[in-house]
Amino acid sequence: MENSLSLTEENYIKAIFQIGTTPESNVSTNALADSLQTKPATVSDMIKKLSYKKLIFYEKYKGVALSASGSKEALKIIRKHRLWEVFLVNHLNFKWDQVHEIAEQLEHIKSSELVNRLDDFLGNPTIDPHGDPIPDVKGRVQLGPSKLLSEMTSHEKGIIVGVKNENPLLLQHLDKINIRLGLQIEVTEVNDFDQSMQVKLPDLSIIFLSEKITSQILIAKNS
Amino acid sequence: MENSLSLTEENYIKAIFQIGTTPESNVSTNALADSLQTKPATVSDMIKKLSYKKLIFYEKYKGVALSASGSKEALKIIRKHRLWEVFLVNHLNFKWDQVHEIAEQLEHIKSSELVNRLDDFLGNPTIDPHGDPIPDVKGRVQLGPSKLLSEMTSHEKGIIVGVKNENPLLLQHLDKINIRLGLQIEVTEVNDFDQSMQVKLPDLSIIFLSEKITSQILIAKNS
DNA sequence: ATTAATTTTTAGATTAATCTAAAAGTTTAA
DNA sequence: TTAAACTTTTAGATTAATCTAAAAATTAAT
Repeated sequence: MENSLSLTEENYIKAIFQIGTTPESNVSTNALADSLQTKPATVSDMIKKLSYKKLIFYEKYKGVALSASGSKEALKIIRKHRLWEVFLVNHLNFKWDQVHEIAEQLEHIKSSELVNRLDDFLGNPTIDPHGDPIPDVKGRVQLGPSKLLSEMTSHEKGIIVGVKNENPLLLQHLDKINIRLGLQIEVTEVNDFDQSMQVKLPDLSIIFLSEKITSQILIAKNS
Repeated sequence: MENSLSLTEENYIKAIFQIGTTPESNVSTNALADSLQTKPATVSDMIKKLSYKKLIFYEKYKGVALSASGSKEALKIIRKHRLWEVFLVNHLNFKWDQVHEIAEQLEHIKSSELVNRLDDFLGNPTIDPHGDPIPDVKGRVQLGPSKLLSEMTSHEKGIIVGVKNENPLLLQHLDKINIRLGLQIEVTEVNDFDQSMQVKLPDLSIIFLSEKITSQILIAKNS
């Protein structure tokens, strides 16, 4: 079992996991090159390597999908990423827009003992600071059903449970207008032309959100 | 200032720092190869690179010493290593013999913000779990004067302030015989042939220690 | 002060990850 | 259904870190 993946291999596995909507859906070479900020030729080579290692399924010109062992690895990395984010925010007082980059490094630290103790230390959290579910030791994720704020219509109410994107500019903006996880909101108006919205917060203030933003905010699907 | 060192460069800098007794003393190519588990030829190449980057002083066949900027980098890495060790032991309940390897990875995480917040979170500790001093933000270390247990003579008393070596086998052994930092001990007997010792612990029990071990234990130099 | 032993450096390859440019395959669209 | 557009792969280089083997320099020992 000479298992251990290189940093680069881990990043490819994670990118494939995150781009593929479903575990079966194939991820294209170009999409990977984009996501990893590298060139398609480079991706092509790495794909062969990961395929040889049986971490992905691959047919020439058909894109790739993670195998069972590939998914397992991806979930391990994501688990670490999100647990470290919780640590950074809850214990080191970082803001939710500051933790992604640091967690990108910490997620590659190899020691399952460390991850599991960290998990316990943090109180076995089930979501990270952006509302993303944290896989447990077995790689199981429990994600409550959710929909996008952009899919909601006038007068609908809902609770913000997550943000799809860790872009610091987005997160800082949400901070500024007082949007946080757990807030109960109500859509007061939807503009039919550009899908921008007016949304009422618990303090009764009304905020304006473009579709660019509402399409990044996750709302709990009615319980 | 395209500063950032590669993982390998960081490891070289740290090794040079740790092998060189004084900042000026030159470190040999072979000593580095030994310490880094690599070959002298490899070291020779890397030395040229670090020298070009002005992190070390180097004259062919004369060994190397850290420059000011090299020392600064080394202290940053050591600061991180030791702070993470404190975190692992104090907050994640690792034993002192389990943390070295994990800290070897964590010490390469790049974010001064992270290190400084971690430092605060830990309460700005001045020593790590093995008694080694933790450099502050400026790279300053305050190490109380110490001597080796092996340098002590019969009937001398002292307080254990550190262990020179992070070898898990040594640390586990010390655990087993109840030796910890902070203990007041008294040398009750020294064997002139092999320099082995009998030492009395605060609970009045007597333990036997070979010179291999006494030469790794640091005792506070009398205050 | 030469020779022998040791240390260090150079020379030439190798591997992982990357690139550019060009070739090959697939899709799309007239 | 064939040409244009796009995607993907191959070919050939490059860079960082490594190696072995051999040459060069230094140190130690007679």
